[in-house]
Parts: sequence; structure tokens; C-alpha cells
Amino acid sequence: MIENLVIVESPAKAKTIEKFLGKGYTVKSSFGHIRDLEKKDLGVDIEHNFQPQYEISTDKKAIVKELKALAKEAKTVWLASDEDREGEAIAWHLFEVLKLKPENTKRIVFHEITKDAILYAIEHPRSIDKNLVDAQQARRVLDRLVGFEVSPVLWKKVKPSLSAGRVQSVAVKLIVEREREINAFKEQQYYRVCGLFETADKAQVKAEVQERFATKEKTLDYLEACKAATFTVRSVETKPTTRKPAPPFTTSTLQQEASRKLGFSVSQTMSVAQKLYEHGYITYMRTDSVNLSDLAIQTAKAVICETLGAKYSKPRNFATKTKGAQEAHEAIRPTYMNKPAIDGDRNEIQLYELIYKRTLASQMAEAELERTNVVIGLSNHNTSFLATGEVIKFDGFLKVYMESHDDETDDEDSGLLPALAQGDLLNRRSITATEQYTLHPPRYTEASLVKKMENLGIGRPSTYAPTITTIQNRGYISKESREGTARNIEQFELKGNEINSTISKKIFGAEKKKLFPSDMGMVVTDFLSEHFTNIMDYNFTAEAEESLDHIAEGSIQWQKMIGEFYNPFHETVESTLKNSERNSGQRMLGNDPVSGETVSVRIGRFGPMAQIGEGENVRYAGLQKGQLMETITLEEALALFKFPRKLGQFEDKEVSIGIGRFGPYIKHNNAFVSLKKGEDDPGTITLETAIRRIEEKREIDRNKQIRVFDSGIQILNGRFGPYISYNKANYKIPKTCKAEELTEEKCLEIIEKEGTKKKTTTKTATTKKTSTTKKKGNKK
DNA sequence: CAGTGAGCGAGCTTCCGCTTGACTT
Repeated sequence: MIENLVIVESPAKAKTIEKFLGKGYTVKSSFGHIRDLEKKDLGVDIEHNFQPQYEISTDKKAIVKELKALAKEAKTVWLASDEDREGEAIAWHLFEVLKLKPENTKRIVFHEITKDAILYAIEHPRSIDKNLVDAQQARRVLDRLVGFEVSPVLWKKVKPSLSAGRVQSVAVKLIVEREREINAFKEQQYYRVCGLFETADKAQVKAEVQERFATKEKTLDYLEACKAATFTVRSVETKPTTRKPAPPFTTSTLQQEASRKLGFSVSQTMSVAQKLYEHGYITYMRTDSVNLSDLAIQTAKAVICETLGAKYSKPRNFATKTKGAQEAHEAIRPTYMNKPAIDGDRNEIQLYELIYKRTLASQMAEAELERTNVVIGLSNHNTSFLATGEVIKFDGFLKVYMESHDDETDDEDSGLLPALAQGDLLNRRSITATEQYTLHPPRYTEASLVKKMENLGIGRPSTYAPTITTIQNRGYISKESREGTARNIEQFELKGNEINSTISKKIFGAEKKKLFPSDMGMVVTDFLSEHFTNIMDYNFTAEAEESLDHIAEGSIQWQKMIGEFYNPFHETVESTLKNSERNSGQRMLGNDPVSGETVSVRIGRFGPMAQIGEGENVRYAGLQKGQLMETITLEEALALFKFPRKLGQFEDKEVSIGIGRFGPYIKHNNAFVSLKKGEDDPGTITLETAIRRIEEKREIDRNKQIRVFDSGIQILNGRFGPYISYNKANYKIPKTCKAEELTEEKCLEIIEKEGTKKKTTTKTATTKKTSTTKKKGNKK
């Protein structure tokens, strides 16, 4: 017999709360939602007022059974899921599924896991807010209807297995639109002019001309003018400013800062944060709130006063401004503010330090700065130089933490300026004019996409990372790094009475871990934008949220809202299925100068491809990595048909050059060797070089083999250490075995064990395999 | 992984938000 059963969402939370409540309370976790719409079917009974068809999720069967048993013998059941829409729904599903009785069930909520907050909650129970639950049901049903009615349209009209949804489709659209802005961007050349001056007491001043010079001629004219000019300080203006610390972390801002400062991916940040949370080092990591508990504010204050002094302390609480924020939790902060460092692996230590400093800084005084602008005039020209200086009078929060920004440039040197006064004459040391190019809008990183989504109110803290993974898995977008190309940059330097010109190389267009749309992403975005304009609208979610708020207030019935959406929506689905063409994104590029036939690109069964002609003499070639159907030129498309290129014979077998999914390769005797990046060009590589590459590859392969058995079993040295290769499948070697000492029998044993394991575990891998074997079977 | 791009038809795919593990090539 137990006195009280308390059910929360997270097991880590359960542990903490159990400690606070002590004897008489059993605290359990539901591990999130326990029930959801039917997995297989639509799960919504359209005919009967959108009645949701719920089922207990397979991975929750065991926990539901356990909770049921405990609830039965408990005197009072406390439903303590989060205080937001989803949390309220979880409480309601628990109530329904566990068959709880109203007279001994109590609903409690708290925003922070502190003893006071929990005890207060226990003293102030309420009942389940059915209106809020209905808002959640509407949200759930809406997402299901959109996802499960639009995706099948894509299967029919574009390609099987594709997906569409309220959140993911808009996320892809953001990336597609950005790519198009970049393609449409017209870069402009200009010159930037900087000067180095000297005061009478030999102090140096760096300044920049406020104007951009559009041409080389104008730039050189200006430098000529500088030759004869005298330079005078026209004005000195000093203004005190302050800088405020950023609020403590939410999921989104943590992902952004961890990306900028630590180079973490969005999902990496979340898994490291999860570990910190499970260890009890930080508060909950999926939150949209910047709120801190009073306890946290008080302990931060104590820490700051003790270690840095009272003048550094300025306790504050921040207001959440994010659209659609639900604020069920606190901001992400250290559990104990008096713990500046933790034990853990490198990533955990770094992320904790980031969270610690950010939280502490948020409770610190503003930094006081003094910004100085000095205008330097020329005697013979009305364009002036501007020197800026920034002096920190009081560092305040900057002592521990400074937020980073996406568009940071490192060449901004606004440090200390020497004492200058109006009318001071300055000596010209040197003036340099450097060729520049305007930059296209930046591609999204994972983290900047999350920021954008949050601004639009699309997605939730628990879904940012999974959504980004999904749209990559579907092949709509990919995270890539590109090397960029070197370009000659001209620089003119005026020193004394001479102007010297130098040329230096600078890399342009380099991208690091940026999000690029694929052809499929673009075709699907266009298709959806054409037929489902309202869902693709950036305001769709925001407007839906407004309706959900009305449901939560009790002013509309949830089925009414869904009905108003569904009826016209379903008609669009039907008419699109009936009337729209299959969409392969085909684009005509022109005519082949040799045959005169048309050249086009489109998405084929195996991805984007180029095509010459139609009917009998049709020829195909796949597009290369980095090429987009939207931007490929006729010349680039024609070049794809030059492969495979025959080079000649080696060891009585033909050597040819081809271009595959992973770039250009050499084919010889059914073996494949990649060309060397940056050195070999597939269009011009000679037989001699190709043979050298083949021989290099053979040498590497020889070193790869640890042991080879007659049965075909091989022990190889791979990227992740030694492994067993047999019948084109790879097997992991258990840590207890030494690769060099493995016998053939032992290998077979491992293969058998791994083989049977695979069937039960990796679902995605097995389904993929069956689909490919099917295709092969069909061909024969 | 190194090429492919036909057509038929069965059977499958798919959403967003709550939670953790159990996966490792």
C-alpha cells in the first residue's frame, strides 16, 4: 500500500522530487506521452467529428502497466506533468488510461524544481484543465491531418516515401528561399580605404574612410589626393554607453551559442545537455523560458558578491519574448550556482562552463563603456576618415561572459585611441585601398535555422534537433562544407609619395557546415507552395496558435476549429491528386550542338539527372555533387556526357574515368579508385597518372588486410579500427578479442551472432535492404 | 558505391511533441 503516487514526465525529475517529498510519496515518471494517435492509419475519425483514435505507444506498454498497478493501491494520485499544453494532455491521458477516480486524483504544477515550489504545489492542487487538453488534441489532430494527407500526395506526384508537415516543410522552404536569394545575388566590387596616422607624440591612429569606392580609377584618384593632403582632426566625440548581459539560456540560444563557441551540432548540444541534466548538474534542457527561480537568483548573487565583489552583482529576472512560448520550465541553468566546474568528458565540461558563465553573467552589472568617434579631414577632399575607439570603464558582466553573433568579423579593431583634440594635425604613415566584394546573405547553419524557426514560432524546444535530422534524412537538405575558390585581390598602398600595388590571394565562397537544399528539396517546396499555399505560409503556425489559445480559453470548441481548417484543406488534397501533373522539376537547358537534340534536367528514379534527346536515342547522366538543376548551365550538363572516358590499357584491361556519386573515379578491372582531390582533373587526367593512382590504392589495400582466410572471411583495418568483412557485410569485433589472433572459427561465431542480432534491432537497415533486393529481383 | 532512368502491382512510406535509451558503422 502506498500513500501518494506522484507522476512526472522525466525520470531525473522524479528522483529529485522524491528527495524533496520524502516518506509517504512514491514519485514515478511517465517518460513523456504514453498514448498517441494510431500509428498506422489516419487515427482521426473524420466522419465522427474528428474523434481521435488513441493507442498506447508500444514503448510505453510496460510503464503504463506499472503505473496502473501503483495507482490502484495509492490513496492519492498526483498528476505532476508540466504546466503547458502537452503536459496537461499527458495528465489527461494518464487519468483516462490508468482509470483514475476524480475523488482521489489531483493535478499539480510547478515551474521550478525547488523544495518550496514542490511543497507549494502540493498544497494548491487543481483539476485537469480540459480546455487546455482540447487545445493539445487540436494541435495533434491538425498535425496528423496535414502530415498524413499531404505526404501521400507527394508519393503520387513526386516520389514515394517523401514527407510533408507543418514544421518540416516550412523549415525546408527557409533553406530553399535563402539559396535562391544567394543565386539571385549580384556581387559588387568596391574598394575599402584605411589609413594609419601618427600624432605629434608618435602615437598611432587607425581610421577608415566612410565611403566605398566603386572603381579602381576613383580609388587611385583618391589616393593621389591623399598624397598632397594634410590631415586634421575635425571632431572628437566621446559618448558613454552601457552593455547589458544576455538572458540565461533557452534550448534555442544554448544551441546557437554552443554552435558558435564550441562548434557543436544542434543534436550534439542536446545529448551533452541531457547528460548534464541526468547527472543533476543543470536544470531541464528543453525549455523556452528565460526565467530563473528566486533561489537561483539569490545563490548567484551570493557567488558574485563573494568572488567578484558586490559592485558586480545586479540580480534580475528576464521576460520571455518568444512567440508561442509555453514556459513550463526554468531557463537552462546550473543546479547549484556555487559549482563553477564539474567532472565529465571534454564536451560536458565545456558545455557546463558555457551554461555556468551565461547564467552568472545574467545576474551581473552592466558593462560601462566609452565610445569615441574621431573624424579626420583632408585639406583637399571632402571625404573624411573615421577612427573609433572603445574603452571599457567598468567590465561588469564582461568579466565572465560575452555572447557571440553569427556575423562577427574579426578585423574590427576598435581599441584604445590616443588622446586627440579638434584641430590636431596628424602625419600620414600609410593609406591602403583593398579590393572587396559584397557578400551574399549567409546560408543557414543548423543553429541559425533553429533561431529563425523560433522567431517564426515554428517547432518546439523538444523538436528543433529532430526536425533538422528529419529533413536531412528525407534528402531535402544537407549539411555541407565547401572549400571555396581563391581569387586575386588587389591592394594599393600609399607610403611617402609612392603608390605600390600588390596582389594577394583570398578565398571566397568557403562554407563550413552550412545547410544546402537538394533538388528534391526545391521541387517539393515549389510543389507544396503551389498547391498548399496556406500551410507553407510562414504565418500558418502563428495563426493556428491563436486559434489554439481560443480553445484553451474555452471560447471555441476544438472540433470546430479543425473542421474549419479541414474541409477546404481536404478539397485541395483531392483536387491536387486529380488535377496536378507529376512533378519531376524538369527544366529545358537548350540543344546539344552535336546532335541538335534537346538537353534537359529532371529528378529521375535515382536522383537528379541530365538527359539528351527523347525516345530511341535518349542518353542520361547523373548530376554531380554540388550541382543543382536550377542553376546548372547547358555547358555543364553537356560535360557530364563526356564520361566514362576511355584512357587506354593497363595489364590488358581497360582504364576509364567515370563520375559517380562520390566524385570522379578510375575504373580498371572492375576495381574503382578515386581521383585525388585538387590534383587530378577528370577531363584531362592521363593514363600514366591513372596507373599511378591504381598502384597507390593497391598498396593501401595491402596494408588494410590483417588476415585473409580461404573461406573469403577477411579481417581488415578500417576507419573505426579492425573489423571482419564477409560476403560484402561487415561485422564488429568484440572488445574482448584481439584482431590479429582471431581464428576462422571464432570469426564465423562472431558473424553468426551479429547476423542474428541485426534482424531484431536495426529496423531501418533491414527495411532498406529488402527494398533494394526487391528492385533487383524485379529487374530480372 | 561506381550505374541506373520501362511498366505492372502489392505493400510500404508519412506528421509533431513529450520522454529515454539502444543503437554504432
